[in-house]
Amino acid sequence: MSTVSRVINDTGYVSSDSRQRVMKVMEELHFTPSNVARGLVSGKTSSIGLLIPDVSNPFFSDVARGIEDAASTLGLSVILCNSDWKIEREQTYIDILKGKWVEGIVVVGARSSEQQLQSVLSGLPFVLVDQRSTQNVSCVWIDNELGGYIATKHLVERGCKRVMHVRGPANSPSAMGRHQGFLRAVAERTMSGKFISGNFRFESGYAAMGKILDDGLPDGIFAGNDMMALGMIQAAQTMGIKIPQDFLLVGFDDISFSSYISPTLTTVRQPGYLMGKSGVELLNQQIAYGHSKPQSREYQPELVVRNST
Amino acid sequence: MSTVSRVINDTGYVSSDSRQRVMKVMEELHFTPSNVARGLVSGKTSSIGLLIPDVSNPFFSDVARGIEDAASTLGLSVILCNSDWKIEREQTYIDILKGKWVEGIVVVGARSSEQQLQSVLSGLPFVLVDQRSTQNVSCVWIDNELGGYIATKHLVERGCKRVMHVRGPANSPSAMGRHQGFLRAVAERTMSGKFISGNFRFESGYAAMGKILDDGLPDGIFAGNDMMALGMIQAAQTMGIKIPQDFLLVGFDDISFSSYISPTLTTVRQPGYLMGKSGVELLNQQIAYGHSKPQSREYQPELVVRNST
DNA sequence: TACACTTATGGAAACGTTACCACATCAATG
DNA sequence: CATTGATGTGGTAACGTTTCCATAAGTGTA
Repeated sequence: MSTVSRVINDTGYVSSDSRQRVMKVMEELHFTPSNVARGLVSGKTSSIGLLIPDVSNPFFSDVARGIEDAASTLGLSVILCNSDWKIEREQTYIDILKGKWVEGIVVVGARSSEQQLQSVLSGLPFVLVDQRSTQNVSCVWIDNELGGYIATKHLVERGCKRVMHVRGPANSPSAMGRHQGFLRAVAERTMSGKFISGNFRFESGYAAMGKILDDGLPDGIFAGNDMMALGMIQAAQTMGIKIPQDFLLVGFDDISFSSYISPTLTTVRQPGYLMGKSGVELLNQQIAYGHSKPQSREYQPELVVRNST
Repeated sequence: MSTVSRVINDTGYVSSDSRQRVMKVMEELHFTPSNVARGLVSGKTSSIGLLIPDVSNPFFSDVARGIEDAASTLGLSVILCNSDWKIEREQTYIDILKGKWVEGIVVVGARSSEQQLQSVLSGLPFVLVDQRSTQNVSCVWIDNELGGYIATKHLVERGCKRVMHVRGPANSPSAMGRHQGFLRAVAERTMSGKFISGNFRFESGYAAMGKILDDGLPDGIFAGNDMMALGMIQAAQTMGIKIPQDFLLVGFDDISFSSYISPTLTTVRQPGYLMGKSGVELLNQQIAYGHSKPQSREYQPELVVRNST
C-alpha cells in the first residue's frame, strides 16, 4: 500500500488520521519493513562488507570495532569476513558480498593486489585500510616507513650502538615499509642494520629471540609489531635477559596489551580504531556521491615511550 | 528466465547445449546471482546476526572468530553487531536484523533477558552463547559456578589461608556463577570469602589491587576474568608486590595473553572459539529442522596451571 | 496408432517494497 | 464561476529471482 510506504518513509502527503491508523496497525502486528524487498527495488541494502584477515588479532579487532561503530552511525550493517590472509578466501568472500549487493567493501590488510580487487569488484565501491594505494583507490594508511624510522631513531638516541630489526613477512607491504624506515635510520648513522624475518605472530617473536641470542645480543631491537615484541619479552624473561637493562625494545601498533605487560612496551602507535572509522567514512562518500575522486587519509605514526626503552 | 535458474541451481531438466550457452554468457557478463532477490522469494537470506558486546574484547573476538568460521562453512554470512552490553542497543540491532530477514541470531553474553529476547524475536531462531538458558532456548555455556569453585579450590590446595575474589559486574550471570563457586569452595574450608566488585576490564583489576592493599593483602586471589587479573598483575608490579611470592593469582577465560604475560597466568579455560562454533551449529539445526527441541551444549571449565600460582 | 513417460523450454505469478501516475477533494485566488 | 495549487489516496509497474504450470518433442510400449 502506497500510503503505508509514505508513513514509514515519512514522505509525500499523508493525513494525520491515516498516519495514526497505519502506525497503530504496525504496532499491533509488530510490523518490521523488509530490508530485503527494499533492497531489491532501491538497490540499496544498507550493508557493507568487511574483509579482514582475522578479527581475533588484537590490532584488527580494534579496526573492526571502529568500522562497525562508524557504519552503525551511518545506518549501515557490517558483514564480517575473515580471510586469514588468503587471496583465495578474499576472492570467495568478494563474490558472496557482491551477490548480497553490499553497498561497498572495506578491505583491511588485503593480500590481493589492487588490480585484482578492482577487476573483481568491477565498480563496487571499496576502500583499502592499513594499505596504501598505488592506483586510484581510496585508502587509509600510515607511513610505515616513517614509523620504522622513528622507532629505530629512538633506539639510536637512547644510545644503542648495535640495533636489529625483527621484521614481518616478506609479502606484507607494512612489514616492508617498516623495514625500509629501519634501514634509513641505520644508514644515517652509518651503522649496520641486521634483521631477521618473522610472521607478525607472538610465537615468531619468541623464536626470534633464540636466534638473536646465537648471534650475540644487540643493545636495541625494533620489532615489526607488538605481538612479536611481546613474544620477545616473554622469551627474554625465560632466558633471564632483562629489558631494558640488557637491551631496549620497540614494537609497532600499540595494541592495548602493550601497556598491560611488564615492562610496558615502547611502541609506534597506529590508531586502529580511528583508521577503521575513517575507512567507513571514505567508503560512505564514495557510496553517497557516486564515483567521486578517491581520497586517502594518512595517519602519522606516533612514538609512545614506555618502560622497555 | 527459467532455464537460467535451472542451470544456476542445477535443478530440473536442462539440455547440455542450453547449459553450456547459459554458462558461457554468465561468464562473459561476470554474472553474479542476486542474493537479495533470491532472499525475497525464498525467505532464505543465508545470513545470520551476531549480537555480541564488543569484538575488540579478546574473549569475544575469539568467540566471534569461531562463529564466523562455522557460519562460513555452512554457507552463512555473519552480520556483526556490537552492543556494548547495552540492552537498548541490543534491541535496536535485533530490529535491524529482523528487517534484514536473517535466518537466525547468535546472541553472545546478552544483557536482555530471555523473555525479552523471545518476545522481540517472535519466532526467529536464536541461540545463547556464554549464557545458560532457564527457558526453553538453545544455548552454549560453561559451568561458571564449577569454574569458580575449581579456581578457588586450586588456591586453597596451594596452601592459601586467606583468599579473595574480585568479581565481575552485578548484572552478569557469569560473574554471579563464578562468585558462587568461589563461595562454595570457601565455605567447604570454613574460610571467610571476601570479595570486591569490578567490571571485567583491565582498569578495574588495576584499581581493585589498590583497594585490596588497604585491607591487607590476602595470600590468594581469584579474579573474575583474565583482563582484571592482568590489571592486577600490572598494579602489583607497580607496587612492588610479587606474584606468586606475595600472593597467588588465578584468572578466568584463558585469553591468549594470559600465557604471554609474566608471570604467566593460571586461569580457568573457557573455549571461546569452540563455544562460538557450537553456537552456530545449534542455530543451524534450528534453522534447518524448524522448531526442533532446543539443545544446549555445556563445556567444562578447565584449570590451566601456570606461573602465577 | 494411441498412450504414457521422459526430456526440455518458456510464460506467469509471487515475494515486499518503492516510485510514479492518476485521480479526488478542498481552499484560495483571480 | 473558473482556475490553480495544496493535500490526500490508491493503482500499477518494477526490482531479480524461484516455483509452478503449460506446452512440445522425442521415445518406448501396448
